[in-house]
Amino acid sequence: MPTTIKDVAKMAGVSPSTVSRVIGNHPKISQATKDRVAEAMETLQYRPNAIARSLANKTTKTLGLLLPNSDEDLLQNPFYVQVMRGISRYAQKAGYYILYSYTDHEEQEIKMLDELLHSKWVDGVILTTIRENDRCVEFLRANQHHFVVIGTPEEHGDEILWVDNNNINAMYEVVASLVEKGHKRIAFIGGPHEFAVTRYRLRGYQKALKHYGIPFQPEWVVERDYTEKAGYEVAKELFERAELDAIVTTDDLIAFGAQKALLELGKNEVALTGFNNTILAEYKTPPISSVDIKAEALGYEAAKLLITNLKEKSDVTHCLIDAEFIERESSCIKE
Amino acid sequence: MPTTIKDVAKMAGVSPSTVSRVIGNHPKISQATKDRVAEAMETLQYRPNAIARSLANKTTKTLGLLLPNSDEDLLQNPFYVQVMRGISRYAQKAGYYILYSYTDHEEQEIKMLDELLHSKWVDGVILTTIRENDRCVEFLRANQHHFVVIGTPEEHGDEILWVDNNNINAMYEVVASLVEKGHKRIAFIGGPHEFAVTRYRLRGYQKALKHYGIPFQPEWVVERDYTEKAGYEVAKELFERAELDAIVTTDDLIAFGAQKALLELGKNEVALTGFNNTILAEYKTPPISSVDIKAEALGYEAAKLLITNLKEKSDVTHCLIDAEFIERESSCIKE
DNA sequence: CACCTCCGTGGTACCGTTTGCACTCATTAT
DNA sequence: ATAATGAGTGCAAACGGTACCACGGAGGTG
Repeated sequence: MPTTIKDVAKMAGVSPSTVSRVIGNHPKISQATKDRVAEAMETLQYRPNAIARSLANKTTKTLGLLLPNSDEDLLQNPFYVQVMRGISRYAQKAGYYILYSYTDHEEQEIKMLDELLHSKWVDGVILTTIRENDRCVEFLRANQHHFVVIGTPEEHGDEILWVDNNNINAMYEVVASLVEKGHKRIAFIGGPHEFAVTRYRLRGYQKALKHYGIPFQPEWVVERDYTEKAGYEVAKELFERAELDAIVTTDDLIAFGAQKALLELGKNEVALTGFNNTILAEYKTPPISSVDIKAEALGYEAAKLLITNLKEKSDVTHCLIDAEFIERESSCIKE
Repeated sequence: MPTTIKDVAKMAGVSPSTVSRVIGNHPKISQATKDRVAEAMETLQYRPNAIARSLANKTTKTLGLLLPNSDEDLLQNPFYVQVMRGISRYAQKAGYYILYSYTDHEEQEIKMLDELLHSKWVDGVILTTIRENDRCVEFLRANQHHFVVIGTPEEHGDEILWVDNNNINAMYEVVASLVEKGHKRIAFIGGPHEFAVTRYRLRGYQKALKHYGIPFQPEWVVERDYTEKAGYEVAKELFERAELDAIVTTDDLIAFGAQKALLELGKNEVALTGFNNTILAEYKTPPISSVDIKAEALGYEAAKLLITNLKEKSDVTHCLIDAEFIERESSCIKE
């Protein structure tokens, strides 16, 4: 029923092979036949069958995208939507399709990967989260599959493809901006230490202090949970121990808690910054400065990196994307 | 290199056809050979090649999903993410894959559909928005493709598959709740009339008034834009004309504007409700009552409806999903 | 005991494209 | 004029499955 390459061939008076060559614009085809075939394709409304093509060249021009199913991630700002948009943008440009799937846990994730890759549905996959000693990564490497990770895989460094937000630079910028405004006694509230982002952001904090010659005070650094409650409690604890100029945090949620604590303590001259630029940050009183992660760029670059490496082994294996520090009232001098 | 059906056949000492039959668990296969084949598949770690299978039976077990690229939609709550989750949940259960693509405008959308259906051979598509006289719908119908729409396609009524939020019921509930609390002079602020949601929500409003025997006042109904500004202006205009008990709106953004107007006018006894249950609604002062649309259920049911109809023509062609009215301070009696 | 049925299986022709190999026919070198 | 070259194209065999058709043999029937 659908028009095939044979129909086109018949109409143009050539063999199917020739039509195929025209499509793949093979060099050695005369302009005359090229035109005849093109015309036939046009009038027959021919569309190559991607499935048949995939079978023949063992490549699907399709990428798999694994998304985490956790509720926290879902509610949190439109991070994943933006990532997906970015991926879609590049993929479309490169003629690739994207197949997505939500998974609940590692086991299901591996099952999905196995299915996707071995049943030959996808040429490569994009992972949007990564744990320590991630079994998915192990699985993918063991089976020599192509993949890219959004996030920094600490164990495998240069051996696998990844793109990430430049957390060190971002937090550096935040702290630098505070110092430039005259703050010196700056505390750091982070999430759990096992999360890579916490560690990287801490490094950015330390780097900035060092650069400005401000001594690092270990007792001003507390790593707890990624929750509002933790932010509130830690902020209160910090002020029992010392007087501070400013507090930087590794997440808006933590900052929200800290803001509440500052309000209760009447410390409205203390500067405060969040991270991830949640919608709510802008609507707090005062609005909280935050770091806007370029999620769409992350997706775009991830797709680009993977697709590039699919075509030919490239020597660029990762990509750091700069975030933007959005300054709001919470980190500006109060009168 | 990869193990094929032939390898399995050889190992089990049967023909490829038999292996194929075992996979598709064809009825007329003896238990003995079934076991032998199963064992061979297990030891060879055999995974059927989905591409080859698709080529042979002209079905890909894959659905296409078209997402709008507009920024407004992106910023607005996690609606689409939830829809995607729901789709993924059902699709996984039914053994289907989902290809997604963002599109900017109708033209690109049609191009994508054409590609997806004619080239990539997806078995059906899910549309997440629908316009009046939607050309995509026309295209799909003209080419006899399977598809489902999220939203109500007014022109084609029963002829096409769709799922939608039950807007009439939802707004009915909102108004009913207000009336039960003693409100009688209830105004309605909506978005543009050409949006189906506006009209449906208006109908719910009217239905509730009628049910409670409250006369409908056309001058208390204003339809303008889906913006905060519009909400603000319309609310002010309404109060120049009449004293009101309550305002219902068709969107949180409108409600935010109206809330600002009420504050300025000092009308804090007037009840106010939003729609779509944006994250911000909860954080306004006072928190704004809103209608929580079950986006994940929409996605789930859309996938279900489409896949069901792919297998065999069913007579259920659409599905209305009830939303949940979340009451907050803004619509409760103020002391 | 010959015949029909039906179960379980193998043979084979596809599904729509790609691609290495071979062939034809001009063109150029000798 | 003849051989060598090479551009342009056709043939046929894959790619990995599926499914129709046919066939051998076991069991039942008259």
